[in-house]
Amino acid sequence: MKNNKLSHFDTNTGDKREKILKAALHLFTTLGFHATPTSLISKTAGVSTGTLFHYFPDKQTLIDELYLSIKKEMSGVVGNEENPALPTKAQLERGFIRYIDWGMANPEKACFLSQFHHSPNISDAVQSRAYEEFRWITEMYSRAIREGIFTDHPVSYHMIMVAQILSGVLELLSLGEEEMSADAIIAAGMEKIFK
Amino acid sequence: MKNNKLSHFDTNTGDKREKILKAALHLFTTLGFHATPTSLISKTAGVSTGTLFHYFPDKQTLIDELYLSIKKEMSGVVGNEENPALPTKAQLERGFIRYIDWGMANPEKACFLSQFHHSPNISDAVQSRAYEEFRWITEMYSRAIREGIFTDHPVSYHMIMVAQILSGVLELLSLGEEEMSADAIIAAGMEKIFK
Amino acid sequence: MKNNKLSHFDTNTGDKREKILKAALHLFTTLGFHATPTSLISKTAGVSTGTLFHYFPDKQTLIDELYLSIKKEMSGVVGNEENPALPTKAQLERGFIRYIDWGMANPEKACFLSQFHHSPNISDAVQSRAYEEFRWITEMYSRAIREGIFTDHPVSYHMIMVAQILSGVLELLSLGEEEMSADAIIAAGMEKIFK
Amino acid sequence: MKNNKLSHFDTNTGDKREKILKAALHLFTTLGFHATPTSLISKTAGVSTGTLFHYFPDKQTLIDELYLSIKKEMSGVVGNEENPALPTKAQLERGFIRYIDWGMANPEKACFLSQFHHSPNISDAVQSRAYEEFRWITEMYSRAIREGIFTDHPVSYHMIMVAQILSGVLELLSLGEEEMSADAIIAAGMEKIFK
DNA sequence: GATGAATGAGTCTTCATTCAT
DNA sequence: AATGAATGAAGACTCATTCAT
Repeated sequence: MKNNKLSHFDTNTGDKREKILKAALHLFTTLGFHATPTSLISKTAGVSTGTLFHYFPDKQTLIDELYLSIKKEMSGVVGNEENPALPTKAQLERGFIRYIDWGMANPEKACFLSQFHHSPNISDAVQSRAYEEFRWITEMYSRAIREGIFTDHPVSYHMIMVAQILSGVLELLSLGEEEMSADAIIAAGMEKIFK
Repeated sequence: MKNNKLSHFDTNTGDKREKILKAALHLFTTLGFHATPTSLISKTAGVSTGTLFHYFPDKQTLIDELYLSIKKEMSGVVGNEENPALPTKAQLERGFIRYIDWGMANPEKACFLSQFHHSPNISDAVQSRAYEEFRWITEMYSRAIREGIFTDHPVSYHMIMVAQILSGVLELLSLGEEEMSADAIIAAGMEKIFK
Repeated sequence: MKNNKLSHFDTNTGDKREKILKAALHLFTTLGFHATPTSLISKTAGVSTGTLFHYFPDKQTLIDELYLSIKKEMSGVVGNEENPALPTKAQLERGFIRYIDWGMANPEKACFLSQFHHSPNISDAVQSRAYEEFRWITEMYSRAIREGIFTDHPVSYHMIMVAQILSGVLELLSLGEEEMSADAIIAAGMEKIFK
Repeated sequence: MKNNKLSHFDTNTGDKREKILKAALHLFTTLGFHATPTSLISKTAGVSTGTLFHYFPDKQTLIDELYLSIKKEMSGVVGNEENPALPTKAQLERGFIRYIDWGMANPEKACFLSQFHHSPNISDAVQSRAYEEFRWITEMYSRAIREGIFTDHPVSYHMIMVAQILSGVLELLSLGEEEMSADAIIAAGMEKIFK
């Protein structure tokens, strides 16, 4: 990495590896995994075909690493509660909002995650590693159920329903529905989640 | 056409075409569109490669026709209200139940629809034809909003949220969650939808 | 053949075999042999794929028979001198004119012959049978040379040159060259041949 | 590009591309365009199937580039008059001779040109680009007509007739006609051209 | 005779991956 | 590290031909 020295033209900031991941994110999201040739990824990234395979042993590893890195990023943003003293409901709400904000700020990443969630394109090993990244949510939801903030149903019920509703909120927000403000959409989503 | 004589059991009329569609449904759902070779489809269907292309000019048309036929089937089942005198809420509820029943009885079809809903693998023309098949829902939801059965939000909000929640219900049911009976899952889903 | 009875609509005059040959002539000329699927021939002819193979055992035989029949037709027209008492030169001239007239009246056939003359698409057996059809020309040219009507060169020289010049005449005529009347073109061609 | 170092014998620069063109020339001439599989071309050229498509995006482009390159080569040879002070007739004659010499030295190329001249196998765009390559001939022929070297007929008449006669000369020469020496054939051809 | 559904070998082309430079 | 020419297995699709009706 030569980023500490001033390069003549700062074209290689973040480096080829990052460029490849970025191009892959865009293309996988737009075209799908199998419909995206590695040659197109390298071309879009502005590197040679050889370079792609220098950083990633194969296409599968590329999407796996991309998936895992985005999941981690998302988990980090959502779970990053600065005020752990807050009551459970507020923590949940703030977490959901952070997720929505992140999703609006990173639409391709959000789209990528929902597209490749449960997809056979991600290897099983990575799927479960990604799942572990979210174990903390299980605990938080259990508490919410015990405290009566969530209805008295199994955790898995809430896991799925919350995910579905938040995903619907993101879809509505990105649709740019004119008859409903972003705040109204988010508020309505929150209401659907609790109760 | 060989239909002029009464065959004892009309098992093999349009046989191969159906077999191809069935095999394609299974494979597209399991592996994805691009990851499914046409050769595997014809092999699974027990026909030759040529036969597949005799019935469908190309792979794209195959998935398009598959998508449209399933959408139509689903729309037919869901919208088939025998008692139009029923109040709006009951009609909606019964429609949702019919959808869930259909989804449980045809898990691959349900899975296929959710996977290829908004997918670039379905041609735009077919997507919009499929959309038209569901225009009657728009009208029904408008009435529900006017009658106060749905919250006072735009139709598109309810379209998306209902779809997300029903999809969550189906996911839960197919998960075989032991701590929650099918009836309980459905009841909880209905509650989330109305208010 | 049911042509003797009045058919309700005289659509089947000349019969399917003829229709197939006609369609094949047009398509082979326009697209070439290998670029013309038999399915397109039968479709153009308005018959089923099976029917084509009922009349011609395979595609090769189809083009072979087409080639031979056209060669024979052309030979028949060109060699059909009603007045054998005419001097050699007049006979030659009248033969060339008959060839040109036939070529103008049957442009596709003329085009077909020049395209598949020496082409590997015609089987060797048929090529030589077609060649025999024109042995009479060899004799006529020999006489012309002896009589000093043709320059004193081998027969093969005149065979090739006459063919080339007549082919050029046909090309010019079909081009519809405005600066030169059909008669002038033919006259110029004749002059090039003799002398 | 690996040309920076001096290789001892520069035999393999652009090697594969040339080998592919050479194999294609031979096979297209012998078998025809559609009857020549790309797999056979690459096999004959001693490269992999992928390599062919690395240099030529598709089969059509391959034949187009082949056609254009041969036309250009031929035009370059024929039009390369070192002594522009020569009278028109001598220039023409020398050009024709250069064409015949080139045709005898490159029989496959000559055969290829005559086979694919006016063939639907060459794309229209390339046909017209090739045509432009010969515009200088039009001017030369106009001068020959004005000077009375050619008969007083339109340029297109001479274009076609000269081409036909030269093509006949080439055919005779390659036939190896025993009764007529090469010089005699050429002399007779020249006489036919200049009235 | 006539039909057209069915076949599968063969064709063009793509693309993940390697490797010499 | 970086390049991109080279590879060949695999995929979508075509088409001459057959055969049961």
